[in-house]
Amino acid sequence: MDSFARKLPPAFFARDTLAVARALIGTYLVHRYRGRVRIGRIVETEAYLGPRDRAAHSSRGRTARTEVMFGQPGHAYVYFIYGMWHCLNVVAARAGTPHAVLLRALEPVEGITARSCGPGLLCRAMRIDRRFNGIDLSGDVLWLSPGVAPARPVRIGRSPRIGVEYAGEWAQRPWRFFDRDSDCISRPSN
DNA sequence: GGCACGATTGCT
DNA sequence: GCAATCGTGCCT
Repeated sequence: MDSFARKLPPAFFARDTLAVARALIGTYLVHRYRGRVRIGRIVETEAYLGPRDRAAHSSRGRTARTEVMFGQPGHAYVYFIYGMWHCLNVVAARAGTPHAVLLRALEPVEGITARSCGPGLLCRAMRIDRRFNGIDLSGDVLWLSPGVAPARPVRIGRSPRIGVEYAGEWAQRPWRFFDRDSDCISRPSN
């Protein structure tokens, strides 16, 4: 646990969103709640670059739901989908630019007892729901950590994003990033 | 107030 | 291939 107490600094998120999505691969998501600690290693992400990117929720403008994406980088955007799943995003870039990075898969490290590969399963395994929407991800409940130095360099793969065919030309952008050596990514295409 | 649909998942 | 299940955005 001590290895995961360090947090990614605000500057990590306040830069180009594709760089953030790529750099998040190999970092750790930590949730501490009532003495319980759940930790997962991030192995799959997707960048959403609204409002221009038609696959991004923020492409429809500033609404109650998308409000946090227009705010501070490093905060959580959590939404509810298909009547049963939550998805966790990290707000990136700068305030006023509604970009976010969807966390799609985690390798279990500590305290995770359910499958965590896939954005919905990730939230269920980490016990994340809309109560976390808008929180600062460098706080003391849910945070991102650089963890320990990797034994070997992370090999990054890229592909188009999953499930956004409706977004036309934007669906083809290779804005999905994953750890090529992980067997825990949510779908093949690597 | 009504309605179509979704950054998913698991079962057929 | 498709059902489950409901918040959101958009229309009336």
